[in-house]
Order: sequence, then structure tokens, then C-alpha cells
Amino acid sequence: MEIQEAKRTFISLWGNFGTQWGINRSMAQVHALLLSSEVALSTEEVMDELKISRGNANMNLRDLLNWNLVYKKSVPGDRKEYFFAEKDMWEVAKRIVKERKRREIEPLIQHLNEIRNGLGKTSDSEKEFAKTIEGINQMVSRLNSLSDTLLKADEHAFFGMFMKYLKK
Amino acid sequence: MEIQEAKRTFISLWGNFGTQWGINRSMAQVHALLLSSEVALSTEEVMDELKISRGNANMNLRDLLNWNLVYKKSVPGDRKEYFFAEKDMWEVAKRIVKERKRREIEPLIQHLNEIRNGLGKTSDSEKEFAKTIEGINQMVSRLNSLSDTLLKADEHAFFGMFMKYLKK
DNA sequence: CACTATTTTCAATTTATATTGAAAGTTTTG
DNA sequence: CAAAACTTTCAATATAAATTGAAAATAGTG
Repeated sequence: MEIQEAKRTFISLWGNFGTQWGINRSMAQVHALLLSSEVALSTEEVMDELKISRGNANMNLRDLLNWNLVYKKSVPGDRKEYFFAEKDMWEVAKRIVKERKRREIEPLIQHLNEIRNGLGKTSDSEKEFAKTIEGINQMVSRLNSLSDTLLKADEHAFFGMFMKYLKK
Repeated sequence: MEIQEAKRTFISLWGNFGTQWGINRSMAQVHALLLSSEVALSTEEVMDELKISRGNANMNLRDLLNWNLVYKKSVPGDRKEYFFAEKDMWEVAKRIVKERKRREIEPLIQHLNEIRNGLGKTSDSEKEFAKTIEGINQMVSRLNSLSDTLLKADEHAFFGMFMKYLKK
């Protein structure tokens, strides 16, 4: 397999994977392109490589900057901005988890609490539904704390701990 | 807040949350409806409650059965099938993780390996790209093993372990 | 086995989401 | 400070994904 073909395969794979997890295809593909590139790329280069519009390229590059998955740099004597990806994938995983927690999980827990608090304690069906919501809330909160641990722990300590746990 | 309103809020919340994670809105809403219900519901009841078509209701109920998040039962003297949700949310989380691993994560690891294996070792750029793919593969594989641990560990042992880890 | 109830399928359609591209905005430079 | 280089915005459009609903298939009943 030729390297350019391998890169294209990877970009397409990462794009599909993204869509399965609620991340838009272009954003995942721009990310994959920058991960594949040894050098920082301009908006135009991203547009050309992926055959996407300027607006799309710009928007997704900006989003990737917000997610802290991509950085900018400028080249002396050149007005354009150049973008390159964070390549430490453990960092990447941590940052994605951190953002999704903040944007999605924590608001969800918030909403579940509100639903729970709005319920009376009179009827059996209210009590029953309150229990269900509590069960969901507990599960989500647990996964949320689990991800906190993931974020705090450094790679080796974390997996070392698991190994130890699995052996005993 | 009236309980019916609380349930509707929950169904809508769970539906939105689903879409953010690549699960279609109807499926998440059918799931939420069954989680909210004390009794098993027929396809018609699901259609009526959520205002969705028969095809949609049927398809999503079948999917939820495949995910092991919902069960069927039959009522003597009634031909219809009735559906009810698994309410142990820790079980629910485990089953979702298990399915997504099987359907999405493991094939991804497979594909990444193929890309890696197809690369030569001649040029620097090939070596560089191989490194990137390896980094991604390692990260994904690590999260995959982490979720294995999650699946194996029972609730209390697992979180007990984290507590201990965080304190020391 | 004919009839009825129920479930499943899938082409057509609708809806939600992503993308485009041209115009407006911003920054840089001579 | 005007012109050029570049970036951002956003209404219009295109595309992908979900949904419908009627027809076909299957299962249950007398």
C-alpha cells in the first residue's frame, strides 16, 4: 500500500468512526489529516486535500482548536495560519473525555437531578419513577467519576493499577 | 411537576443525549419510555406515546432487544408482544459498552492494524506515519482493555478500588 | 387450512444535519 | 490609511439519516 493511499484510508476510517460517536465527519477527517501530516497545514491545504469548502475547513479547524486537539502556528514571512495536531494520543483521549464530560455528561446529571427533585413522594408510581431516575443518575455519575480518575491518572500509574487489580 | 410531564421531560432528555452519542433519537426515546414505564408496553402503546410510526417503533424495539436493553414478554390470551426495559442501570451501561466494543472499537483496532501492516519501512515519512497509527492504536486498545475491566468488575469492587487509589 | 392478528420490510418521503460559497469582517503591510 | 491577504460568518443548499406507511410475511386461532 502506498503511503498516500494509507493516509486516505485512515482519514476515511477516522471520519466514519467519528460519525458513530456523534462527531461530524468533516471534523474527524480534518483531525485525521492533521494527525497524518508531518507538517502544519494551512486552511487551503486542508480544503484541497479533503475537497471541502473554506467555510467547512475553517469551522472545523476552529472547533478542533476549542477541543485542544489542534494547535496553530505562524510561519515568518507568511500571513497564513498553519495547523497541526496534538500527537500524544493519550493526551488526545484525555482532552476528548474532558470536553464531553463538561459539555454533555455534567449537564445531563444536572437535568436528571432537576427531574428527580421535581417529583413528589405521594404515589407509588412517583416513587417508582424516582427510583429509575436515581438509578440512571447513579450510573452516569459513576462513569463520570471514573473518567475523572482517567483524567487525573497518568498513563503508567493508571494501567499499572489495573494490572495489579486484575492479577490479585 | 406532574409525573407525566416529568416522564416526557426525561424521554426528551434521553433522546437528545442519545443523538449526541450516535444513537438515534427514536431508539433512545423508546428506551426512555420503557425505562419510565412500570408495565410492559405493546408496539401500539409505544407508537401512541411517542407519536411514531409502526415501522419506526418496531425497528427500534427490535434493535433494543439486540442490544439486550429491552426484553419481551407475552400476556396469556393476548397475541401481542409486550416490551419492558432492563432497569439495573449498571447492567445497562455494561451492555452498551460491550456492544459498542464489539461493533465499533474492535473493528477499528482491526482496521488500524491493517493500515499499519500495509506500510513499508523505507522512507522517513512512512516510519513517521506508522508511529502515529501505532499511537492511535495503543490509545484505543488501552481504552478497550479499560472497558474490559469495567465489564468484568462488579460495581463495588470496582469503585472501591478507585477510592483506595485516589486516597493514597 | 382459511381467516385474522400481529410483526416485519423497505421504497418513498421527510427531517435533521452538514456543507457551501459569497459577502462581511479582520489583520497585516507598504 | 488604503489595499491586499486572510479569516469568519451565515443564509441558502445539499446530503445523509431517520421516519413513514402500506404491502408482504409470519404467527396464532378456530
